[in-house]
Amino acid sequence: MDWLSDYNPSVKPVFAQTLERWYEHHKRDLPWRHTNDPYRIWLSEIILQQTRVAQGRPYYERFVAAYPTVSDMARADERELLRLWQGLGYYSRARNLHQTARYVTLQLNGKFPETYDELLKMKGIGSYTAAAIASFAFGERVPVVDGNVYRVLARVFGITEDITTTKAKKTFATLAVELIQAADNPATYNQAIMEFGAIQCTPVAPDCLLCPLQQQCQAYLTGRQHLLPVKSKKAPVRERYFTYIVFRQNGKVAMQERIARDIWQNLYEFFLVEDEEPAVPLTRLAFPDPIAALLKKGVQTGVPVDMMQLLSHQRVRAWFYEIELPDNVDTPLPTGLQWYLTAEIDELPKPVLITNYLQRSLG
DNA sequence: AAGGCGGGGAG
DNA sequence: CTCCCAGCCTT
Repeated sequence: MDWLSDYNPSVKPVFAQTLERWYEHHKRDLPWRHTNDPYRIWLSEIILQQTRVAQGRPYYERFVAAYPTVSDMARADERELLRLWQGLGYYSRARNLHQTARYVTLQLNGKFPETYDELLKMKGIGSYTAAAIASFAFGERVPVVDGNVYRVLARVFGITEDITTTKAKKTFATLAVELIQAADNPATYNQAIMEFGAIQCTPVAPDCLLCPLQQQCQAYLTGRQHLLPVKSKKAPVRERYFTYIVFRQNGKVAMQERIARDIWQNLYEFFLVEDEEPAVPLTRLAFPDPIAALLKKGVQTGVPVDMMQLLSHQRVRAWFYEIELPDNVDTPLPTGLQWYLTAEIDELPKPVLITNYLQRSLG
């Protein structure tokens, strides 16, 4: 192991109980803390993957209202589920949610897996989520290791390994298994260490002055809180340039589903041409024949709308051209593209970029 | 082992 | 601006 310095091994036996005690006094009142239903715990954990509590909470409330049980979710239409998920990002979570709900309902008689190993086999459930459900719903003594845990352990124990490496993940996982053994209650301890990371041992400006582990924390004792955990640089942001053609006729709009393994898979958008260069004029873009024909029959209304959407690893710049087709002209659409009424568009799952455009364009 | 996948809030 | 959030899947 790569330690910042020799840590005080006496912290290990008191670590878990110190956090459990801290938790009893500082825990937030969150809706998923009032249930032992593995379905609801699972739902909350999927929603909270890479997502802050404040952002995920309203989604959790809406999902529980729409699908009170796993069989309700299994019966749902996937498009409807994606529409509920709209705006939360990482949409594969929603697709996996539906797939696992169906599996549990149809193959497991509606009974959720009850152990870490069995939970791990479900689509969308990895080591973190399996540990969370196994401990919260079934009391299994398995540690959660999420972003909060990496931060808290790196600081308290002065671990300087790069947390993006496999070797470091193993280091933290091993330490986490050791620490949870001393917990009074594995579920409380897991909640406690994450809550502690979220509101006390925060990424920026941790509240070290009021920290119960202050005198045991290697990072604090050496003034290195802001340097831990060590996390190597991410890939640079990719620039992408989209030109959307918004065909309109008789109050309907032509939209299509994104099929490719790419951002926004299974969400809906307008006809799209992507280019390597920004702001390519319509006249210089290559269109398939059916689209070229439509462009010839229609008239451009207004000026192109220019919008930007920031993702974690991409910056999408999009130009929207509105083409109005005459009411009486027959307009066969190419495969995939379909006409939708405004009310129908509202029901479609869409990227925030598209929702923002519709908001601005239709009001 | 590395890359891809959203969107938003905080500093 | 930068960071990162109750991570997981695919290659």
